[in-house]
Amino acid sequence: MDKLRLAIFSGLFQPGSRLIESQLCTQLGISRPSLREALRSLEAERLIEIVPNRGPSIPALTWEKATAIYEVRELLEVEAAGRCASRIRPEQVLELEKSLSAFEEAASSNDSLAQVMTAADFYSIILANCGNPVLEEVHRGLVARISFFRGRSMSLEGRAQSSLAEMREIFESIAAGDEKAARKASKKHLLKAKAAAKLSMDGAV
Amino acid sequence: MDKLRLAIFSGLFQPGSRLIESQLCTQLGISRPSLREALRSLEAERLIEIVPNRGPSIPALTWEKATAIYEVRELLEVEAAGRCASRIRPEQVLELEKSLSAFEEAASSNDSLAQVMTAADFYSIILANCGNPVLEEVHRGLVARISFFRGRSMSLEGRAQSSLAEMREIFESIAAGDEKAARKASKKHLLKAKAAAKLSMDGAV
DNA sequence: ATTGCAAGAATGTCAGACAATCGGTGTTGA
DNA sequence: TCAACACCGATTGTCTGACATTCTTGCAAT
Repeated sequence: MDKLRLAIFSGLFQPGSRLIESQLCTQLGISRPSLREALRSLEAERLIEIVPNRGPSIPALTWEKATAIYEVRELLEVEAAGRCASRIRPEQVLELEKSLSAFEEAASSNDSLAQVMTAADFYSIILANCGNPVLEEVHRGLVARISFFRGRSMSLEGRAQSSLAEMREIFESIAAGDEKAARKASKKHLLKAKAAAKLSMDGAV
Repeated sequence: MDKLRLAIFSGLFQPGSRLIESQLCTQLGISRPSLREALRSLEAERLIEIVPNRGPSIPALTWEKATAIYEVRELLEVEAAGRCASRIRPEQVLELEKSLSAFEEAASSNDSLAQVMTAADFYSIILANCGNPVLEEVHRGLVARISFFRGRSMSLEGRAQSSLAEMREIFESIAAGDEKAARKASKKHLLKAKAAAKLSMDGAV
């Protein structure tokens, strides 16, 4: 399942393309029952679609659907940032700071994969410290579904740098324990991230 | 899968109890591979837990975890009520009204199952008309995970009646297109529902 | 009473098979 | 020539049966 998930994240499969069970079996070196279990899990996570008698396929993510995901993500992430700010502790500030400098380093490079990874790390620290594991869990599921966009929008000219500035603002607010500012900064960041995703999508069509 | 889901919803399995694959197979009249696919789906929905080499079991829902779910649910449901209010159309008002009177009828009976069902119907209309399918989908997943409580809290003395009053308030706000009032009413309703769930849980231990 | 071990139970995984269904292809008829 | 239809390959849905691995439980020995 992890191999499949990774393959989907890295964009190995074309959106809309069908996944042939027998092919995947030989590629992964596992049997069909095992594969189908994994596919059912991924289906429940909405990473793939399974239509009866047609089998699994990578769902084509329309911008409309992506917008819906971004909206819910905003709801959750803003809440998490706010909660995190109001319950932050020194060691977590350090952790966030460390993660932020990791992203800073990545942002100055051209390795968009490293950028996405380190940025995701930054968010996950916030989500992990918001005090609500369900919030974290649902958020992770949503982000996974739009992972398709993340690499591409991060590749946009200057996106990594402005992302860094926005994330620093979030960090400052949280470190200061300012819940309201954290919410605001988080909201702003998401708005820009969404706009960047839209740009990257329009540019690619 | 649907049969299993229904069985879980109706509380057929004791929380914490293990589900033996071979038993379920004979009970459901299906083979192990098919059953395991279904179990993987339910695991991804967090309706069951599968620990390696120990197999599937019904997760014991602590109040702490339930609180986390209720908090996220509030976030989503309040948002949905607000959105629904600001984009409501006459035919949906009718639909809501019809659903509300169905609940009214159930509330005056002693059939707590019918109460839960009709109430769920009312919410799902709101969620379906909030304009964001992802919001609806995530919400449904969360509600499923606390279905355990819903029947019991609805059985509390007078809970159905006060629930009816709160739902009517939500309905009025939405029908009036008053987004702010809808959010407020929805929040209030959830707060009370949560308190009732807590009561029913404490009373049962 | 505690520890170690062995038998049983349950899971994880596989191979192989077969029916049901879908999609495309070739044929037939208007 | 084009459309409707029948056919066939490909693929999925499902089953049976099997076997290794791991966990649990009961028993025996210290």
